[in-house]
Amino acid sequence: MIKMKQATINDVARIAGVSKRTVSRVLNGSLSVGENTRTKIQNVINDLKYSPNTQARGLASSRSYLLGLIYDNPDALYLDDVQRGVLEVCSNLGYELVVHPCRYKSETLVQDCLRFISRSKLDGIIVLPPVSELEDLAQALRDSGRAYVRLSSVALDDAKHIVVSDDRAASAEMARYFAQLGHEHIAFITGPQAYKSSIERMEGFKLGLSAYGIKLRSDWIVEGNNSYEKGIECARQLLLASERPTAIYANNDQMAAGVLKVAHELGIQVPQQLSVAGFDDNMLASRVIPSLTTIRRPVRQMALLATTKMIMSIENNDKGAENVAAKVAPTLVVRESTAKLT
Amino acid sequence: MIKMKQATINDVARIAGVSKRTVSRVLNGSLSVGENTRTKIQNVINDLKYSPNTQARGLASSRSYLLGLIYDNPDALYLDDVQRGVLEVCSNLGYELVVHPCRYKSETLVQDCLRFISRSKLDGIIVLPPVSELEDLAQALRDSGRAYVRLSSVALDDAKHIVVSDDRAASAEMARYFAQLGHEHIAFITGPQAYKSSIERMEGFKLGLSAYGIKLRSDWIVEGNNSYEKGIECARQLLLASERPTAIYANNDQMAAGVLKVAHELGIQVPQQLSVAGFDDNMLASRVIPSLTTIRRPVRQMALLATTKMIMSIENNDKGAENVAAKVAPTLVVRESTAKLT
DNA sequence: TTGTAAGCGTTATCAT
DNA sequence: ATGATAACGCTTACAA
Repeated sequence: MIKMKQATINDVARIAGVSKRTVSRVLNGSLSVGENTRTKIQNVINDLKYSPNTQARGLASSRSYLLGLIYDNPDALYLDDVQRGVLEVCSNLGYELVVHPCRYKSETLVQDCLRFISRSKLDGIIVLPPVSELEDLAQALRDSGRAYVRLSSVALDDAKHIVVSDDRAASAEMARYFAQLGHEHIAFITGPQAYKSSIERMEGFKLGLSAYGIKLRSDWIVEGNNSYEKGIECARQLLLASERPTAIYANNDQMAAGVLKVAHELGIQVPQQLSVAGFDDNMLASRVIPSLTTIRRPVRQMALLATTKMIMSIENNDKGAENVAAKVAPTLVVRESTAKLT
Repeated sequence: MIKMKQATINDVARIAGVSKRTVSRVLNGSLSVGENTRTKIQNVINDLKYSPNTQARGLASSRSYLLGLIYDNPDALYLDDVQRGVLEVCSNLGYELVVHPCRYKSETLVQDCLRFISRSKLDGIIVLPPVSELEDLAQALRDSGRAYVRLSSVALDDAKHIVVSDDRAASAEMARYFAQLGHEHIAFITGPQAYKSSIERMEGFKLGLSAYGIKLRSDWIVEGNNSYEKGIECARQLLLASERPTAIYANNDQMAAGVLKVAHELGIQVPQQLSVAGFDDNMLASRVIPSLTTIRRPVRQMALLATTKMIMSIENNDKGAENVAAKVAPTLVVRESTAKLT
């Protein structure tokens, strides 16, 4: 195997008998190139299998063709969905994706992210919740002058900088569903109160129930943290009390799985004696026994929208980005863990 | 907010009153710089918050400080573990991670990957199974002249290019465990036969059993594909037959979860009437009811080793990489889904 | 130990 | 419509 040096723009120019400036024009789709010259150059490019050097290009144009993904997400399934979604859009357009896990609670989060961004000279940054909810990060992003898009459950930013999933409406739908099953004694296990998504899901649920004249008892609202273990803890608290709810809605599938575990321990039949529902539609949701009724988040779609939006910002100098849809609707998925009250 | 231009090496040189060549020496840790000059320069660097432009650096030295991760892994949990492991090592050393999902079965896989690599000018590439098992990709990687490390269950390559997990030994341990529980009627649901990991796990299991004089009946070896759905299908086949095994070992946790589902459908008690075990120690394994006995893969550790190995290859011109450990041992995790035969 | 000067492969400026 | 030529910010021979 002979190691060939990659062809450069100079090779193309020389062989095509033009200047490199003209080749550069073709590369960047300039209109002011003659039809003949263009095809001639294009042929040479194909023959040589020439492909521009991104580093040189970046150095000259102060662009990197690199997008960054910042997150601190315990849910790996969500992350994988996002990554595939982003790459589906960006890799065809010549961008690559650099990932950057971080710690939501870290003192140095903003600093870390800025270092990451400036070191890699990222053209744009996508931020996943809950990191996306941090206003000081968002401000730093704005100050950096780079394109960015946040995924969230709340419209925290201009349409060009955000894609939101309407968790509130989805939770309200779950409430309606519970009410229609005849449940009135309903408990809710919240997510961390610092996360917007937790608030949205709770408020939506309350709202939905109130349409049916049902009010969540305050002692049946317990604060979880989206982890399986905490779900178990909260479920114990709810199911060992003197009076038991007939239905429990958990802020995510992990905690709902915890509820199932406790119900099983205590010999409480799901869904006959207790209905349980979660949020996310994790892999977990369909695997557990009984399978979980839950809310499916259109994660992939959010990633596609965010990426499209961002690339528009980058390439059209912020024009058009606000026209890409900024809102998606999660949907109810009914499985085995919920049933009519008998 | 005033937009400041980033300081360059020229700024540092000018202010420190030296040539840029000397600053460059300090940046790259050259030994031949006077102590005074060094501290003087270092101070200016700190004052200016100067950080070298990776693109310019790369253009001049034909390095990118970018590592690539190539995979086609249905298990998102595994992926997240790997990513965090890789980044833990590389981000301190100034490298970033670019991810590249791909399709194992794609005709154009090698071509896709090469395009990815040369476009991003990656300094090194980590390849996850099962993509890592493709010899034509490995050959292309070698030809590319770039550093690469493969993760696998088999020593497919030189020590400097691979980190293997000894799935065979782990499966043998599971076999021993089954035998010690008194099981003799044991079934095995394999992974895709095209994957090395499937073969290793099966051979190890057979080997372990044979030490106890137990042989796997051929009709109790059924071929799965590592998916939950296929696990269900295989479990049906095994559990609806006239004669039933007392224990089932599945090639991964997803399929083991499928077995649990079917057992539940058929009213077969696990572990009283049937022992079930998986492989991976997924999140799933601890969430299902009963929780799964399984094999835990030291994924994070593999990622750390692979990254260390690769950066050694890159920075020391292949010296030392072979001295980083190339093998890790998965371990048995006993939970609720297995029990003594009664 | 330090400095000079020539690249690295693009894009951008300004002519023509 | 096309082309010289100068950036871009760094590394690396080669000198001194």
